[in-house]
Amino acid sequence: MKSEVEVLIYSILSAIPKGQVASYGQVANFARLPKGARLIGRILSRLPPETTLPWHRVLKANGQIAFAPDSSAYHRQKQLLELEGIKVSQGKVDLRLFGWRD
DNA sequence: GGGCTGACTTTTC
DNA sequence: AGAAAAGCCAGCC
Repeated sequence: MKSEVEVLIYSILSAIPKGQVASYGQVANFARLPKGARLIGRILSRLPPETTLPWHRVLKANGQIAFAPDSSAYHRQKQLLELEGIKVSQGKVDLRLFGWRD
């Protein structure tokens, strides 16, 4: 049994349009948890490896990937992003891609 | 049931 | 402009 918040996060993630990205804060805000940015990360860290959710479209507020640039998770996410046409340079994406609004 | 944790954010120096 | 510190909140032990 998943908690309501967890399910909420899931639905929000799946609602992020392809080719765009959202920050943890944006997702948290969307989930009615304005101060719950870290919580999002916490939930995502618990995601099963076989998830189909676009977790890779979630970045930090400054456009950076949340992982260390030398970690395998970082490279994985970067690749997924570029597959969607999202350019990643210097570990960051174009801030204009944060156009996701509700 | 209490304390720790973290895929963050914002404010301050 | 770059670094440090303090909030924040549900989940996990």
